[in-house]
Amino acid sequence: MVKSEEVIEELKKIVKQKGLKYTEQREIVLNVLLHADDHLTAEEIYNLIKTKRPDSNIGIATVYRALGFLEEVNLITSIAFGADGKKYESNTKDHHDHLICTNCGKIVEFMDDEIEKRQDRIAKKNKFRITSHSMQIYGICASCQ
Amino acid sequence: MVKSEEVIEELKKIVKQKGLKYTEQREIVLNVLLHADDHLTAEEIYNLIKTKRPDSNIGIATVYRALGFLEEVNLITSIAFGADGKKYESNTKDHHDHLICTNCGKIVEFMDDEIEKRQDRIAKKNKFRITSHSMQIYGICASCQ
DNA sequence: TTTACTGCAAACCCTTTGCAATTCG
DNA sequence: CGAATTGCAAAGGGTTTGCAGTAAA
Repeated sequence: MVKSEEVIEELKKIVKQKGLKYTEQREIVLNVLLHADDHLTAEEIYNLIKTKRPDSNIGIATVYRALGFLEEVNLITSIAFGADGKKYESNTKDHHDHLICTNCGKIVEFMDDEIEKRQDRIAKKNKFRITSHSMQIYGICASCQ
Repeated sequence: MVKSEEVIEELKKIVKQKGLKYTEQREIVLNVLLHADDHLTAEEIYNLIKTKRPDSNIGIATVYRALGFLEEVNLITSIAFGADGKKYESNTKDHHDHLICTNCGKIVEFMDDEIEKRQDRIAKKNKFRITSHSMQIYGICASCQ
């Protein structure tokens, strides 16, 4: 687990390196995800910002643009499932996959070394240069059964 | 691999059992997927029907409704990735996961027993009643490297 | 000063819905 | 006949874009 400040620093570095501008809005969006212990949609992030920072007059379009940018530079990742559209999380956590309750939407993270190894092997066998993977197990969680 | 006619028969059975009506449109949509060797979006299916069956005056809404129905009764499945929205395939093939080329969009199917077993175990450990899973490995295929 | 970035609103795409007409049972 | 299904067009939801104004370098 990486510290929030370090990630913010990294954002500053990336922005500078690309000759872009550092703005409060991008920082706020990243910060929300750094402190969320859940996967959030663009709209949820927007609403959170509206609530927690009523002074910052951010627009939903800016949230989308920031999310796109942050995902592009790999500071955050997204998964898409169901009808909720994309859900984002910060990319500072260790790699993991997702168990998703199709009833209440709850997401549990997990990680299995053997599965990871086998994925690499499968990609190699098919002559794919693997860049990432995404694995979701869908089911009904204990409290929804 | 199951024969197309058998699946069509199954559709007839399901429809009758549910007290619904058997329509040519649902059959056409299912048939397109049974003969596709690729994963298709709703719009691709719609366009295919328009081309191959110019006489059938089907509407895009009907395609969506048919796809929803067919997925509900488990004759087809869908995966969502990238910006293309849901892609459908018939459910008569044996279970498999997907290797996806992020450059050309090519999809390679694979299956690994050990991964399947481990998924079941992980779900059990987290007290999830597993209903399905979806696993995609993203990378660059041989011909795109 | 220059250029990227922003907020707003309109546009956009894909999907769903309301409805009158149609078809199946 | 009665109910499910259809095609059409309009509505919907989520996301993107054009633009004039704003703010970072």
